[in-house]
Formats: sequence, structure tokens, C-alpha cells
Amino acid sequence: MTVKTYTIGGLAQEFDTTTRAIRFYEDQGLISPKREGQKRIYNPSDRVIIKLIMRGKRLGFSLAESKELLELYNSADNNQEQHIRVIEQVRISRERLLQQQADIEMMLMELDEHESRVITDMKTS
Amino acid sequence: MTVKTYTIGGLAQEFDTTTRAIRFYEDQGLISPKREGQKRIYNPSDRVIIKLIMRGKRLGFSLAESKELLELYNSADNNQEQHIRVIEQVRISRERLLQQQADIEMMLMELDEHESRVITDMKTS
DNA sequence: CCCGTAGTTTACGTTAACGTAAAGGTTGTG
DNA sequence: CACAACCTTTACGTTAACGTAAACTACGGG
Repeated sequence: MTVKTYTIGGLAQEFDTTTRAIRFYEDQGLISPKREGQKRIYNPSDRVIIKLIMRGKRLGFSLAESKELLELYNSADNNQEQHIRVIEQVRISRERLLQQQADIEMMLMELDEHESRVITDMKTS
Repeated sequence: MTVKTYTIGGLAQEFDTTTRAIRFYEDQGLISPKREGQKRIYNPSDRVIIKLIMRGKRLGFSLAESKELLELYNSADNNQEQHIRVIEQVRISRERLLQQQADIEMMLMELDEHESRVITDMKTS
């Protein structure tokens, strides 16, 4: 069973980005697509990485940070000391995300509030 | 009753940023502190703006975007057409935040998953 | 054989958000 | 009065994340 493959143009379209950006991610060492002659050939796991990068971008993660996360997930190290480091990294990431959750909830509340004000303002005019 | 005031250094400390950054926000038209001679004097609402900027930064908002939000909240326009524009802007902001909420939940789940893997890995070694 | 489409590399350009350095004013303290 | 600890303005420097342009190869269709 051969795995599905993707072209750079197709992926750019799917994730609403550019081929330039995808090549840049490769340049920064986040992806390593196979080659067919000169052309880059992406497999499903390459695609997952791009998806993770995009999600990271929506949350304000830099490429360097997304790369760290990816390396975290790829760390097949057995070493005890590494394990501790990974767990600590997970803890830090989690805290950041929880902070973001709180920030979002406040923003949503403020938006609701403001919208209500505008709507009543519309009715009384 | 006179309102509380703040110095640029104090605010920089409180929000764990620099005086340079705060001056930059002023340069970009997000804050307009009073002056006492040469010195900038910030009042509580200036401080709230900085807080909103920082929250925005944690969520990956650019200064331009935070500025738009601030202008949204300051729009004391009675005009019907403006109202509609504001409501539309609120809708867009809300959608972005909801997307971010979804992204965060997925990331948190992946972190949980990975952490579990590492922990069982520690036990079986 | 020419055209259009999609891919490639190399390299310089651009924007946001400050950092950093220079050069100086003001105010409280020993 | 000297100094330390604040504040000020001006201005050039820096990094991330691509954009953009040039110049090229490969391929299927008319």
C-alpha cells in the first residue's frame, strides 16, 4: 500500500498559504519532503506538520516555537533526564495555552458587552 | 477626587515590558498620556489600554489589530451605517477567537496525549 | 514548436515591533 | 555639589517571516 502524496502547490492551496512559505518552513528545518527529481513530494505526515504550523500561527506561535513542539513530539529519547525536560516543556506549553484561554474568554465577554451597547444604541436612536 | 496616575517606568514593570515599548505604542497612536512638563503621566484608562495591548499580544494580535479593537470600543458614533460596521467587526473578532479556542483545545489534547506516552515510557524503562 | 502551467534556485526587499546607543534634562539624597 | 535614578528625544540596528523578481527546467496540449 503506497501512501498518499501531495504537491507543494496543492498544499499551499489547502492551507491558504503560498509555496514560498512552505519552502521557507523547509529551509528552517520544520519539514523534509522527499524529492522526485527536483520536485518536492510531500507525504501525509509532512502535511500534518504544516497543519500544526498553521494552527500555531493562528495562536501567535513563532516558527521556532512550533519547531520546538515538533521536536518535542519526535523525541524518541529513552534517557531519564530528557524525559524530565520534555515533561517540563509540556507544562510550560500548557500554561501558556491556559493563559490564552483566559484571555480569549475575557475578550469574548468584552465583545458581547460592546455589542449589546451598540444594539441598544441602535434602538434608542 | 483626583484619579490615580502612573509613570512609564512603573507601568513597564507592572506589565513586564519596557519603557521603549510603551513609548512605541504611543507613537503608533494607541495611547495618549498627559504630560507634566516633559514627563508622561498615565491615568487608569491609559493603563487599561496597555493591559488590552498585552492581552492582544499573548493572542498573537498585531498592534494594528489591537488598535482597531480600541477604536471599535471608542466609537461613539450614532450613525446607523457605522453601527452595522461595528457589529460586523465584532462578528469577525468573535470568529477568530472561537477558532483560537478550538485550536487551543486540540493542542491541549495533544499535549496530554504526549505527556501520557512519555510517562508510561518512563515507567517501562 | 510554441504556450501555459507548475515546479526549481538564488537573492535582494519589506514590515512589525521593538532594541540599543547617544546625548541630555530633573530631582532627591548623602 | 556630585551622584544615582529617573525621565526625555533622535536615530540607526535587528529579527522573523515571508514577498517578489529573475532566470531556469519539465510537461502536456494544440
